[in-house]
Amino acid sequence: MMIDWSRLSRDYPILDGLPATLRERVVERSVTAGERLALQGETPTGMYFVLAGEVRLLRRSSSGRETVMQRVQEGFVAEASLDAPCYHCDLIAGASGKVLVFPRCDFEAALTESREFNQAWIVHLSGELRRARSRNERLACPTAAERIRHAILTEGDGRGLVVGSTRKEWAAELGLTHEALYRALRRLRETGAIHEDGGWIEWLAD
Amino acid sequence: MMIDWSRLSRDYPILDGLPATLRERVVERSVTAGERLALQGETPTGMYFVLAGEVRLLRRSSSGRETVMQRVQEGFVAEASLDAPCYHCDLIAGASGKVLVFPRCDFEAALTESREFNQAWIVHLSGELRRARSRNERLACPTAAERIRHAILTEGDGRGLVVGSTRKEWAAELGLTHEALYRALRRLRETGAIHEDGGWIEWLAD
DNA sequence: ACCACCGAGTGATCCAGATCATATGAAATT
DNA sequence: AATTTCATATGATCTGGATCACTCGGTGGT
Repeated sequence: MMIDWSRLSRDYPILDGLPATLRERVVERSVTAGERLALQGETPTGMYFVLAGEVRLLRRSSSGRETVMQRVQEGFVAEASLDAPCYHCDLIAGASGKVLVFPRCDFEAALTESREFNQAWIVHLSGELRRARSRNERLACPTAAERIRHAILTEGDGRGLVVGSTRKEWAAELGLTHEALYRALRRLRETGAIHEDGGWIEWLAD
Repeated sequence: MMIDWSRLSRDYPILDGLPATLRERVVERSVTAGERLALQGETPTGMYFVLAGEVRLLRRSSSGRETVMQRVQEGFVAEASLDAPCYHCDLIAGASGKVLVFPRCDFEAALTESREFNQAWIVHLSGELRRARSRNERLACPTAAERIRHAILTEGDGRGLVVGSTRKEWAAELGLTHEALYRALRRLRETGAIHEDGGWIEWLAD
């Protein structure tokens, strides 16, 4: 089955600059919910690009805690693994779908050979870094309401955002229990600070 | 005054691959504690490398909260600003010292011209991204003790770490009030979970 | 069609951390 | 030398979130 590069290039500028040599080496793969693409400690052999479904980058600490470090419905996952001798996290499919797998050595070769691709990758990494730092800021907020406000205002378009996951998963991402999230959302709704409509949440007051 | 490139290259591999053209354009600058190197919203004009003292990347939210996103005693600060139209954070000197300023356009040019430097920059960005994600994980820990444990085990060498800042600043970095940190540290000390010796903190029990 | 599972949502209780207050000693400023 | 400032440290109190417990409704599997 052929990969629709024209659509992908349109939606993902970074794939537009993909060298032809790398494009030839990529393989499409189906993943089923719960499937483990990679485990903590393994040597990365490829770079994954999620086309459909969901892939999560999650870390299991020795104390048993599980933290989702990244959750991707479309785009690259575990970008920083490229320069790591082994995965620091597990790569788990959260929902069935499709991924592109770029062989690691070909990906690295493409980065050294193509200026354009290289540039695009730096921009991509920088963006991810900003996003991760933004999430740090969010998690440093002491109250649930502040974390919710931060999420709405810094993700999304400034007015509101579409939460692309279940409330329960969103709660974990915000470093809250689901109960705390439900209650905080209700309080904010009742005081008129937010407006909820399905997955869409808008920040009104301040 | 001349810059001691041989020492810098030894200590910072990334500077080793620095193209000569960029090396010629860099300027050394003294900063005094509290000095603002850049403010949120400004267009980045240079990339900063801290030689001595401390520079902080901090974000002021509209609610008045201040969060330190990055704290650098030696190394690059605000790496992700290179690909941003404007700073998302302030750059403030936390302690007097010296910084190298690489003019933005020259830095960008060097990245496109030098493969070696480019590669090193990608490695650097990936490392920062992993560090930021690790901090995400830490801040998602619900208790002070768990955050402390995480910090000790993931920063530092695995047994312990040297906290390179005041307790108060460390508390903020851990998303805690300083009171909560002092109390948690005392509890851990009294139960024999950690051993403190000045700036050195070691994790003993589990 | 049935059952098991899971997310949504709420109540009750408890505890950890935020907040406020205050003391002390060291360092920086005058 | 005197004064201000700030980090360290601890106590008292309060509150927000964790935890436990439960209901309800949808959905996927058998």
